[in-house]
Amino acid sequence: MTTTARDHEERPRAKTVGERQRHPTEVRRQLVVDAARDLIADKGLFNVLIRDISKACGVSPGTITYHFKSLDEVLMEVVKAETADFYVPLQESARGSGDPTRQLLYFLEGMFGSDANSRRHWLIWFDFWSAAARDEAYGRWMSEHYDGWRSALREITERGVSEGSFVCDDPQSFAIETAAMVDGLAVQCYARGSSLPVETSRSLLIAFVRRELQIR
Amino acid sequence: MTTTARDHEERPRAKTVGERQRHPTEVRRQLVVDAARDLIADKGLFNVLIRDISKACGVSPGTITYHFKSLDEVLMEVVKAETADFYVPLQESARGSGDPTRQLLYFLEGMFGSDANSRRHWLIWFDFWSAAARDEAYGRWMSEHYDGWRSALREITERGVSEGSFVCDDPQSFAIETAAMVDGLAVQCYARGSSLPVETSRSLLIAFVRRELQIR
Amino acid sequence: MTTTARDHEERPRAKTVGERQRHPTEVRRQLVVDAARDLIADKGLFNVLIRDISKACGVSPGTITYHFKSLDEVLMEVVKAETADFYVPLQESARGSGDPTRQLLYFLEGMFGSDANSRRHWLIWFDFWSAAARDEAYGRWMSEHYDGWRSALREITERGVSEGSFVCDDPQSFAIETAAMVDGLAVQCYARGSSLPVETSRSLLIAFVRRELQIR
Amino acid sequence: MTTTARDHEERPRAKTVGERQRHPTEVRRQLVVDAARDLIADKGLFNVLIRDISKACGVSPGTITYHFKSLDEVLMEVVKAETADFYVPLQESARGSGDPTRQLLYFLEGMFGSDANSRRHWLIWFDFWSAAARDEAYGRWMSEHYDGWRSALREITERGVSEGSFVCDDPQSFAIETAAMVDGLAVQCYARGSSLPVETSRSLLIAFVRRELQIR
DNA sequence: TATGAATGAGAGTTCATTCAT
DNA sequence: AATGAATGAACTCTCATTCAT
Repeated sequence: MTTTARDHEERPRAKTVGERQRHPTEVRRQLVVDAARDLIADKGLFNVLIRDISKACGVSPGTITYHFKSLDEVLMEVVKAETADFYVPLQESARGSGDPTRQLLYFLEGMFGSDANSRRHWLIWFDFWSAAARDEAYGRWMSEHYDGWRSALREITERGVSEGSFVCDDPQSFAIETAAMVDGLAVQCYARGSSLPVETSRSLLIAFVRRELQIR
Repeated sequence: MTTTARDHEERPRAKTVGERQRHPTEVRRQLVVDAARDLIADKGLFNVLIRDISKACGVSPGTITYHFKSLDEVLMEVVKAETADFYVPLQESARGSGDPTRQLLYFLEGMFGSDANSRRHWLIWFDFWSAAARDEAYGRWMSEHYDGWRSALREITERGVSEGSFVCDDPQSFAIETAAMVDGLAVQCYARGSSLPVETSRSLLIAFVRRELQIR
Repeated sequence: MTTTARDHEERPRAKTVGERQRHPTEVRRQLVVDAARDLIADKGLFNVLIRDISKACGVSPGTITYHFKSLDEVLMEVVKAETADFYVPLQESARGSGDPTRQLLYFLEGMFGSDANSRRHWLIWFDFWSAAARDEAYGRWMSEHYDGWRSALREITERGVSEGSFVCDDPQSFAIETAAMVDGLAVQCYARGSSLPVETSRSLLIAFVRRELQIR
Repeated sequence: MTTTARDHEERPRAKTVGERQRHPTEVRRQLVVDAARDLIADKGLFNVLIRDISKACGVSPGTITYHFKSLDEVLMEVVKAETADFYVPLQESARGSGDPTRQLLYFLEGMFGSDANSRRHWLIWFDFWSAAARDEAYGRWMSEHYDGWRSALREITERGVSEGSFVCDDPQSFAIETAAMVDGLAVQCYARGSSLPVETSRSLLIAFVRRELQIR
């Protein structure tokens, strides 16, 4: 009799009563995006509700729309954050001066982790492909991302060739193929109930790169 | 040609007005699935409404739910139909007796068409990955599909090796990598606003296979 | 893939194929009403679907509406049939010449059976009260029924008094009270999960009547 | 007084236009239940729509489902409120110390009012019997209610006996019979188009109780 | 007489968004 | 900055009824 529809599912996470935290917009936005990231990996980019996010943050729904124009804006921010976290390290390596073999292989291996982080990344990524196929904004962002990602692969390859670590006639094609191999292997090993172990994908990817670049 | 405002409304496909077409369930289901296929490619697997489908078929919404348990059932049938249409040809070639080189390359080239059909296939496929990542039913279906698809690639490869057309130490790994290459290249070239032409993807795929199998 | 929404729940009862029985309207109506009776007891007067009834009869939904103006007509017929079956015996006894004590007590005991029939009767009856409270047609029918039922009780009482079996100053009031006692006890013992046994209700009713009519 | 066609439309209860009334959940729930009570008496427990209720409250449909899990929850709350309002007074009298004769007769007379309140009560009650016959939740609630109601009758009777106001061998049976007489008489006098006046029912009930308890 | 595909109004419910507090 | 009650359009799904066969 004293239950209401509103607390139907889960009660708001217990918290010291009255601890109505206030934060400047940039801080609050960051907290929201972080909370939303796990939710999206869990439920899918377009199955996340404002209420889910607000609950996960321990704030009210109004707080989300106070700091973001709309739910879509939150979602897009999550995709951008996810992209940056994952690919920026390679971009930096590409322009850096470390050992290209070590840097390239280390980066690629890192994409096929068995941890929750890697899994989260790929689940968000699958949604991203789906969104980018039809939505103008996601499409544009994805296009830019892939251009940057292929450039980074091409640049590190060219550096490896010029330093004598790699053998490669066509670094641009190698970049496209490697990006494809990464994504394609992820599809096969991160799917729900996949019969392909993540470790196998990782090994195949590394073997492919070594073969193509003739790394001894 | 005079148009009125009402002409701008979508309406059922032309047909003698009031002619209430009757079909046995299996026929009607097929018509619905066919209509839904184009819609899904256009709007996304989970952005299609029952009303969209019913309009595209020229029937009432009730007709859809009369023949299908739910919208989800329609969607799943579309994915199954799309899978069958695309991959069955290869399964058959794999067990057939034709020239494996010709069959394999012909099949793979066919996956990267510039036509609406190929584009439709891949757009549905991107949604499928996303759905399979979280939904039990889609996940199971996808898992089965990939097992079959890798088997077909492995079998045709083994046949090519035994007939002396291909050179390959590890047909199973080749199958996994090729499936990955196909999917990964599709991601890059079929995205909205992609800077990678479909033709380039096709060439890279064929070059990859020729290189790996040492086809002259 | 070959299942349709339509056979979602249960397949039509197996029957020799092509045994498309044809019946004159009166026969078919009777078959439909009989089948609907059990369903109504089970699911409630206003929770029965045409499809439920048609399935229970082994005919198609169209057959129901071919023989009845509407679902409501079927429902009303069931209530009428149920009434007749239960109360006509008393009406006949009332006007007959048998022993009034035996006839009255026998009849009243019969209303509190532990069998499915009695239970079915009362469940339909509870719905009937609910329907009669607001619906014109049910209200009229119920009013007529109760007039008849009270008359029968009064008449058999008067006959018993004149024959010296009963003592009663006001047979009309006794009739009203007895009808009330019957209905009220049924409410308490036929409810789902009732803590009052049917047998207790029956005994209390009989004791009440014996007391009131000073039956030895 | 000039009326326009639009005036015939039902609309939210008069209130400063646009004044979006805000209430804490418990207050709003109470307002909703109160409004639903009259509607249910009018249209029947299972013929009330969310939209009806929201209109009667002057709120939007979403407000109902914001504060209640479902329509069913509203309905159940109405039944509970109706029960409490009607029977709690007797429960209190039973445990109290007033004159049992006066308290019992006063309470029983109160159940057979000619006012809208009594009528509303019984109409809801008829629906309740029907619902309780098949629905688990209603059945359980009804069972508890009748246990309490019989206990109250038995207790007040026992108190009357011990104080010398009543004569009764078997207060438990008297309680069952009285509850039955109340319900059964209500069926006959509150039905639509009944030929039994409410006053007659009331007199018969009081006469029955006086007779049974030998109240002088 | 019987069928069952087709209809379409209308139901409960969901949920991003608004905005008074 | 934060709240959370209120909104209302839009969704899927139900189902009595119709009617061509």
